[in-house]
Amino acid sequence: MTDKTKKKATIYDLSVISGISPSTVSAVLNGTWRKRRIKEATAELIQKLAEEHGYSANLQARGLRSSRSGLVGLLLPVHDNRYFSSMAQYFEAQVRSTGQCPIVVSACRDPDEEHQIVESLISYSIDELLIAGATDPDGVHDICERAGLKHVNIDLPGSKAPSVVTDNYEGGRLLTQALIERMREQGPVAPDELHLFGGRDDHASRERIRAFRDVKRAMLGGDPDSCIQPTGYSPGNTAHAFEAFHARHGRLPRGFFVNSSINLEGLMRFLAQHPQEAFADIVVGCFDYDPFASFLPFPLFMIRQDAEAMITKGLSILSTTRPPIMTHLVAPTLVPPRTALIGPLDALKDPDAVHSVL
Amino acid sequence: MTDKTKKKATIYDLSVISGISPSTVSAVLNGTWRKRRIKEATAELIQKLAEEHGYSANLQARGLRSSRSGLVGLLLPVHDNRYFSSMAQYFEAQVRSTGQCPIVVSACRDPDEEHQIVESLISYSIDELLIAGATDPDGVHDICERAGLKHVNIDLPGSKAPSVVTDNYEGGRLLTQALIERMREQGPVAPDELHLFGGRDDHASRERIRAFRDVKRAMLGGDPDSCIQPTGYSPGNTAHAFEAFHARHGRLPRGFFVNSSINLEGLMRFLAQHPQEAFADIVVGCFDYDPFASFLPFPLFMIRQDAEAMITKGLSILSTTRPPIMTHLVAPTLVPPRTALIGPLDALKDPDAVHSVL
DNA sequence: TTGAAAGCGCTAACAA
DNA sequence: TTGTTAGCGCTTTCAA
Repeated sequence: MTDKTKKKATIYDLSVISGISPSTVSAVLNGTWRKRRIKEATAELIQKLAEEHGYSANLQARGLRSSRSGLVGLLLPVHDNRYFSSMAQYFEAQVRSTGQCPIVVSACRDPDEEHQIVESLISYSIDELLIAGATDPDGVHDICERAGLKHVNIDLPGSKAPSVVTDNYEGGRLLTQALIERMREQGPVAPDELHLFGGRDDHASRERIRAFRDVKRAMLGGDPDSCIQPTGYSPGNTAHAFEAFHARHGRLPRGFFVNSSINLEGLMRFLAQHPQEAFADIVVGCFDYDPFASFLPFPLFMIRQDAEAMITKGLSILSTTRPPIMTHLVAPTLVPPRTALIGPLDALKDPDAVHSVL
Repeated sequence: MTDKTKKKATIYDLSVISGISPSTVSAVLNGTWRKRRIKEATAELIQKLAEEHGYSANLQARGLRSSRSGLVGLLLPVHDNRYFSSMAQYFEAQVRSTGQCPIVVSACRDPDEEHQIVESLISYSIDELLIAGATDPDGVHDICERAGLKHVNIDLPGSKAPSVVTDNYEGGRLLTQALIERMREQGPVAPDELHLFGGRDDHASRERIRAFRDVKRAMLGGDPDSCIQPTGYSPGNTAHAFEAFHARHGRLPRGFFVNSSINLEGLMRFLAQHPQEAFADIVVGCFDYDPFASFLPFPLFMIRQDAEAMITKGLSILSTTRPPIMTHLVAPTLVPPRTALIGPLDALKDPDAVHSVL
């Protein structure tokens, strides 16, 4: 807590105490001094002074003047999810390495929130925006467009800006196929023994469901509509769907495809209410990877979306001059049960891990 | 992608087209017009105009002039972790509900990064800062102090600013006790059958380890130093510790306390390398809660830290005038195995979950 | 009830 | 090689 502080030094302060004009000081301190042909000695003097006085630029002033802020935004649906939080992790590292300032926000999959938040980011004059998993990418696009804000869609594509998304059809295909093959190890599989839960009417869910149907039809024959329940992205609703199924059939489906790790949390809620026996023989697929889920006490195939590649690609598009409006697909990976993958935290150094006893 | 756009409207534009002075327009548009006794009619006129022209304030300009930005920061160690990402989730919601703009950043538990990032936030004139899990809270404090930035420590306490932290001793006590009781269900427990992995030389780890020792001594007698291995906060290092133990003893400890979910990920890496039999009879405690981990195929007791309460308390301290420099403890909860708790995502509406088939 | 004017800290012509 | 100056868009006295 604080208050007592003397105000921060400005270029004028440094100008006065050095007897050098503000514009020269400015040039030195913002790095443009070489091309302004300022004497090395002058520069050094000013830098020394700045150092001594703990000078740091007022970025609001700089931003106001130059109408750019150095801020790069990432708009997420939610933080509290390994897929999106790993995106945030990669995003931060990559943006910071370019000397810009990353700012991560979440809009809770609410189109109004999305719009408002983007408006507010624009009010702060952010320079670029990565829009991840937006419910209304094209609406957000219009807002960005109007403000002249460069933006790219990630995870969920829009039709009006470049997009980088997981190849959801391919992922859905891999997952469904792995599920069926695994189920067959325990005997023949009837079409109504394989279900799908979770997701809603967005591009990703549609593609995954399309793949699910195609593979299922090819491998098992028909696919009753009752086998597909997009319960939205909420653990609670998904849990209800499992409960309802269980109430009706006295058991869970032998095999099922869960649309995301958020929906998979719904399965955990179901499990908490039932003894182990209730799911002794199930085979599950989840379109998302989570390191703990992978070791759950039933075969769980997961799809790992390549968050790092998506962020990298998204940022590279942002730095392109006139990127074509197209959708880039990023290949996902099928992760077999009991697999512990490396994540963004592994890139971190952990210098002073204590090996002695405390 | 965009470029073509006409510039955003300013109060001057509105002033010109309305024939009303900029200062009046300003007052109307920033909400101070009632106390400036501006006529209702004037206000309405300007608001209508602003609406029509899609006016929104330039927050950099406002911030520059008023030397506050409306930005509130949350500094995290990492994003990619359920404990911290749920903090971020609660933080966003609460800050936004006050009309301010939340900005979440991570510093990777690197003191230099922490300092730099805070400096850069200060350059953007953020108004308040919540410092979560900082490696060097007091160093960060000094920087904030110098800039007159209000700040509070969360999760890891500092000695120079108010702090809100989990009652780590109590959590450690609950967890160790639950572990021992559960182990005893399978027969008598010797002191060297209960171990601790993970954490490093920070306040949280020290408290947890202290509790571990106290409870262990009280319930089991001695506690050989070799039973405690603070491996830092890295999945990789922790996995190595498990491997080393396994190599030496031909098995994992019968029971062990894992210092955080990040360390627990190290256990997953170990598990991936070994058959189920290698851990058929283990009992584990983890000082963090994760909904998937709770259902792993061995008894796993977890400690849930109350991220929501900590954020709430932290923000309330920030809005206090001269908060005393003290540490507030937040009670954690022991979560028995196979428990699916509600999280921040449950507060979200999921309006258009699709119940029909696509 | 409203307007004029100064200035927040910085950048970028243009002059010197 | 450096200095002068005019703003960026907004808030805020002070005066009318």
